[in-house]
Amino acid sequence: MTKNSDLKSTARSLPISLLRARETVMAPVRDMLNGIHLSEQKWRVLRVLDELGEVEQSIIAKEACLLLPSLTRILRSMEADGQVSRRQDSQDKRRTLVQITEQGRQILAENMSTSQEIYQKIEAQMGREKLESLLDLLEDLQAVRV
Amino acid sequence: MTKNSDLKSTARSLPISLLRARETVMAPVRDMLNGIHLSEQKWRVLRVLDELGEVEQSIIAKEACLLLPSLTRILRSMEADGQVSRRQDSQDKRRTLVQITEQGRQILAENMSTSQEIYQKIEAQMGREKLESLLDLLEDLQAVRV
DNA sequence: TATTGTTATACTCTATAACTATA
DNA sequence: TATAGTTATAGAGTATAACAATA
Repeated sequence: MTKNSDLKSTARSLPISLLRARETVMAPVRDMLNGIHLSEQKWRVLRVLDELGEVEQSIIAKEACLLLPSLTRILRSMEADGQVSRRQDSQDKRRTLVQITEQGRQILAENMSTSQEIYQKIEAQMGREKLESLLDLLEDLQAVRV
Repeated sequence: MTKNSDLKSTARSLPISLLRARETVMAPVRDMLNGIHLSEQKWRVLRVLDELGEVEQSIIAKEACLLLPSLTRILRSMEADGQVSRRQDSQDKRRTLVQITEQGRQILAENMSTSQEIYQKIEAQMGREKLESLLDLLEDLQAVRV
């Protein structure tokens, strides 16, 4: 008797496997973020802005995997908390340009070492080469046109 | 002038990279699920139950990356829709045993081909070997103790 | 007409604590 | 005392559509 529907095992399902792997990594990251009362989403926005400099919201939404309506609310809150600043684009007045503030950068700086420790703990167990391969393959997967 | 806080680029951040990769894969999966009015979470529950047979809720929660309070609500809805059935464990009456119904299996069967097409489209672009490596590495990462 | 971003709304999930029943 | 699961609750994100301003 077949127990299941002959689907690929969940361990070989990309969506499920990516989620489980992410949950493993996020567990300690969440502990860190809880300690500074910052949501995962806001952390991603800070990371993206730190990397890209001043950018419009659509770019942030894409890079941080957030929908624009969610981002609108998140940025309003982050602006009120002084972590980002916003200004209208003078060339195209539909656009809002957003950048990280010194205070936002400070949050990243203060948590960089914890963040690195988590990464190194994973690297120590998986091996540097495997972890680099994984990151390469994840970049490849992101580039796929589905 | 340094633009950023000297953090690893977001493309080399495991949490962000795993999320972006997952969003890429989930885009067409979400289209599929929207078509049958099933949430991602319910889909994962069906996949897990199909694979594991009759199991208690804590196991489902762990395998499908859901918290027990979320799962309680989700299973209540799925039971009402006839996709899963529940019964009390006769040995340990604290436990509830859950299994997928024929109707639940039918949902998986009806969407197996779409699911496979998505996978094959990714495989065609990444290459079988790379995709297999990625799944192997994701399993390794899940096993890390953080 | 198309695009950027906001607002509105309904729904769902998350997270935590308190609780019940059972072990 | 500890565990499995439920309930309650607050908060936040998701998703869609409708809208305003601008191009």
